[in-house]
Amino acid sequence: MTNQRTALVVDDHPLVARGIATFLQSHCNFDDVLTVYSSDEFWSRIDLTSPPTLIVLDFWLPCGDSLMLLGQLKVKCPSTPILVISADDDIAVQKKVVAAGAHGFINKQEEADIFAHAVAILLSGNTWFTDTTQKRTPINQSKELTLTASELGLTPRQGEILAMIIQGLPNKRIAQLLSLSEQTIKEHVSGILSRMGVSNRIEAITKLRGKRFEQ
Amino acid sequence: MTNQRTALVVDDHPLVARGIATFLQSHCNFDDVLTVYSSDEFWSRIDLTSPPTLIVLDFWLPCGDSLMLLGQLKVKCPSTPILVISADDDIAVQKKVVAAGAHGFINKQEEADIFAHAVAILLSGNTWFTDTTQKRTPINQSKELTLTASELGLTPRQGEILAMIIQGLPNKRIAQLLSLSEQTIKEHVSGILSRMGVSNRIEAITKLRGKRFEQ
DNA sequence: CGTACAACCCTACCAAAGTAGGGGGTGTCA
DNA sequence: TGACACCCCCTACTTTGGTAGGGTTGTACG
Repeated sequence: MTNQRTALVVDDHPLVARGIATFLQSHCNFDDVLTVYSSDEFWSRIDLTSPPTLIVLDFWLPCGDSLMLLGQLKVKCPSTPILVISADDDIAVQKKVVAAGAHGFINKQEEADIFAHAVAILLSGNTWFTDTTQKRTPINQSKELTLTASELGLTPRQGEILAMIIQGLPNKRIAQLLSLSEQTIKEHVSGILSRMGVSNRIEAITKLRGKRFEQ
Repeated sequence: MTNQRTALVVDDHPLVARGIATFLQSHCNFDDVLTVYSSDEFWSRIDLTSPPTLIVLDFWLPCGDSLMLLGQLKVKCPSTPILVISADDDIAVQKKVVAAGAHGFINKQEEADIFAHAVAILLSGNTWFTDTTQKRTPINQSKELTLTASELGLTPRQGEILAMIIQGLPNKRIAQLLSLSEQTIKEHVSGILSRMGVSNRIEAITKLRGKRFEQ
C-alpha cells in the first residue's frame, strides 16, 4: 500500500486555499494537495477514483452549497475525514456541520498549531469539534478574541455598563436596571468611551464586534 | 542600495496571513515577509525603522481598528504602498478604505493572479481599486445566516444605507459619502428602522449581529 | 492624617438621532 | 391619464447621547 498523503482543499478564497495547502505540506507531512475554488470547479475537474487522505472544506462557499457538497463527498469518499473551516464561530454553523456528518470543524482564526492538531486528530480517526455546552473558554477562543473589563482599563461598574451597552440598551434602561440615575450612567459611559478611545457608544459596539466581552 | 523586497502582512487569520506571505514570496519576488495577527501584536513586536516594500492589511481586524492602524502606518511608512484586503465586498468598505488613504483594495475571494497583479500595480507606484459603478455579481452565502435588503423589505437605497449603519457610520458621514443631505439620510434611516421593527440604529445593529447583510 | 479613586448625584449645555409634515421630482404600470 | 413607489430636499420639533462644571460619600493606602 502507498503511504502517499494527499489532501483536497475546497475554499473560494484562493489565497486561503493556497495557505492551507502549503501549510498541510510543510507542517502536516502531506505529499500532494489539490486546491479547488468552487463546487463547480470541483465537479468538472476532480476525479475521486483515489480518495484523498483528508478533505478540507470551507463552509462559506459562494454558491452556498457547501453542506450539499459535504454530503456528496461523504458518499464518494466514505473513509476520508472531512474538516470544515469557517470564518465565523457561530455555534449554529458548527451544529449544521455536525449534522451534515463532517468529522471536524475549526475556525479560520485558529492558531496554526491548533489547526495542525485538528488535522492530526482527524487523521487518527477521531473527530474534532469545539465544545458548545461549556462556556466559550475552550480551545475555540484564543485570548486575543476575549476582552475583559480590566484589560480595557475599566472599573467593575464600567464593565457592567459596557456589557449592557453592547446589548444595545439605552442609558435610561440601564439606569432602571441598576436603580441609578440616568446621569450617573452617562458619566460612566463617558468614562468608558474615553478609555476605549471612541467617541460614542456605536463606535464602541462596532469596535467590539466579533469579540467577546467579559466583565 | 539594497533591493531586498520585504512585506508586512497584518491579518487576524493565521492561515490566511501565512497564505499571503508564502504567495508573496513565491509569486511576487519578495525576500522576506513578516506576519502579524493583531494590531496589539503589531505595536509590541514590530519595529519599523526600515519600512517594508509593501504592507498588506486586513480590513476586519477583531478589534475593529484597522483604519486607525492604517492611518498610523501611513505616518510611519509614508512611502510604503498599503493594500487592504477584506472578506466582504461591500462597496462602503472600499470607500472607507479609500478615504483612509490606502493605495489599493482587493477582495480575498479574488483569484491569485489578480492579487499578484494588484501587488505589482502598487509596487509601481499606482493604486488599485475595483470599479464600484458596476453591479456586484451577488455571491450567495448560505441563506439562513444571510439577510438581503429585499428580504428585509428594504429599497436599494435603504439597503445601501443600512450597510453603512452596520459599519457604525453616523448620519453625517453617510450623507458625505453619498453626497446627500443629512436629513435625507435620516428619513431613510427612519424607513429602515420601522421596517425592521426597531426604534433606533443601535437596536438595528445588535439585531443583525452575527449575521451577514447584503444589499 | 491626607491623598487618591470609585461611585453616586445635580444642573446646564450642545450635538446627534429620530419624527412629523410639507414640498418636489422621477419612473412604472394599469 | 392616474395611482403608486421611490428618491430627494426643507423646516421644526422631541428625545437621546455625551460633555463640562459642580458636589458628597466611602474605602484603600502610605
